[in-house]
Amino acid sequence: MFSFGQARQRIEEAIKGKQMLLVVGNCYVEYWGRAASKLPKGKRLLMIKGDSSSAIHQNRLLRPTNYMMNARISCEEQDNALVLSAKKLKPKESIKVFFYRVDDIQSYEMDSAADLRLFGSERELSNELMKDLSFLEEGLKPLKQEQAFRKGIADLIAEDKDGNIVVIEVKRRKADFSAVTQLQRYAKQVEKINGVKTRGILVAPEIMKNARDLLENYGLEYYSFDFEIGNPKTKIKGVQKKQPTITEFM
Amino acid sequence: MFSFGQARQRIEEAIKGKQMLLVVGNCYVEYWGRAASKLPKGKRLLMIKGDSSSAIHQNRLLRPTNYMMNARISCEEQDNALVLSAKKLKPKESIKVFFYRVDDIQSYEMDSAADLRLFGSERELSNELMKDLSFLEEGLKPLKQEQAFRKGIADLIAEDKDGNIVVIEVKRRKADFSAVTQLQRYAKQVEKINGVKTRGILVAPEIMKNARDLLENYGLEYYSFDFEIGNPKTKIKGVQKKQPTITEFM
DNA sequence: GCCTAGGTCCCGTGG
DNA sequence: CCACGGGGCCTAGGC
Repeated sequence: MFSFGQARQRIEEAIKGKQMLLVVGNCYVEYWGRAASKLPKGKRLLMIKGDSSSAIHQNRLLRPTNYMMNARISCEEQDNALVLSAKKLKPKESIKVFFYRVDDIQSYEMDSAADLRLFGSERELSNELMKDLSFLEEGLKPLKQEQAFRKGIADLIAEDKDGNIVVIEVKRRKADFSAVTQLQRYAKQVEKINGVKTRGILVAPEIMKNARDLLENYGLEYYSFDFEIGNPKTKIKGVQKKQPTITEFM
Repeated sequence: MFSFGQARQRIEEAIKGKQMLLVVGNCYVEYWGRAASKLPKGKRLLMIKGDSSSAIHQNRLLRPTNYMMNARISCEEQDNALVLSAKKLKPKESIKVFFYRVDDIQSYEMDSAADLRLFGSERELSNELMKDLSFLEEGLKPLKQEQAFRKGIADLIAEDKDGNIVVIEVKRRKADFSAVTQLQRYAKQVEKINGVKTRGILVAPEIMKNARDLLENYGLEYYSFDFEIGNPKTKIKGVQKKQPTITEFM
């Protein structure tokens, strides 16, 4: 249990020192900005980080109930509550946390943390595929040598053995509607720019049934692929062309 | 500073009691599952909640660097580290946090928190619009009285004064490509089911230029609208039809 | 369980 | 500054 005066002093020190600050207590939270919300009184954890990002956590779920980035944070004592406010412009938003009881305050000096190294991202998979496009299809090659490994609006752009331009979109997980419509947009755009018929190929480990139907409607192609998530490098294990169901019986 | 033995005991107690648990210390983190990652040694905060969700937080950004939901959490002492593991199947994933130094451990008994009440959601805006569709257009009415307020695949389905079916998609923020393609899918689907020409209307505060072009290409319509986020109820302030640029000069 | 879509999405990147 | 798309997206709701 902290008096609001004590609490306020500790909180302001921690914020000034860009420490990781944790405040636990009974509070009521209001948010107004991109939406509006009220969080009824209850015991919660307020986390304020050195970059001024702040979040209210309940004892469930990964995501905080309320949060804000790049806000100006202030702390004031009221009659029956310690009020922590976070405000920002652009977009205009504010959170007010009314602590009616402060159970605990902790603050920690943190080092500037080294960053996460992630493997198996879409970008990495795309790069791996690009190393050998024959994985996908015999005779497929980057559209222009000098921009072979460049990423543009589409994940990959190549040319098939018949000289057609091929737009390739890679997804690291089961492809859905949006993957298909995205590829469709890219293919149409490339077709318009170059003025020639363009193929569109979606490469993903799986594809949802309805998305597959849409893809075939658009005349696009689907290749499934397997990959093994590794460290430090993810490996493409195989790519397999999935014929549109219609042509499977021709 | 905690000995690993002390630390382990406190941690296991807190987890068993479904308390909110915070562990601060110097650690190295490995993740393997949907992707893979390594987080180099550094001082971080591990948060484990009563529902077994866990997250590693650095002193910046809202989002944790590593996290997991619905995992089985265990704690063991090794030679030079206290290892906290989170594992789950479906999908198969694991996080291992190697604490080389434990600076602090805190745990809090939390009440079952009341839930956030949010205002200004897409759903709420949609409901508000539905109350008076003439806001949108003279003579527009729900397609079927009895399912007037039902939400289906599309936000709203109505009938205009000429008897055309109208599919309406509402967005609470600036509409992008995906809003347009989503509406297009819905409209096409409704058209196919009913076998009659169907209008598609996108209602959003703004729309991105390229998305607008795509929308007009599809022959869909765009209405801009203003709303005031309120509490407890958000208000529609006005809806305005935006003519496709082509017809503006006809 | 899968599918679908919303989110105060967050976040990085490029123009 | 805004547009755009990825994300181990997370989360809720339907079926």
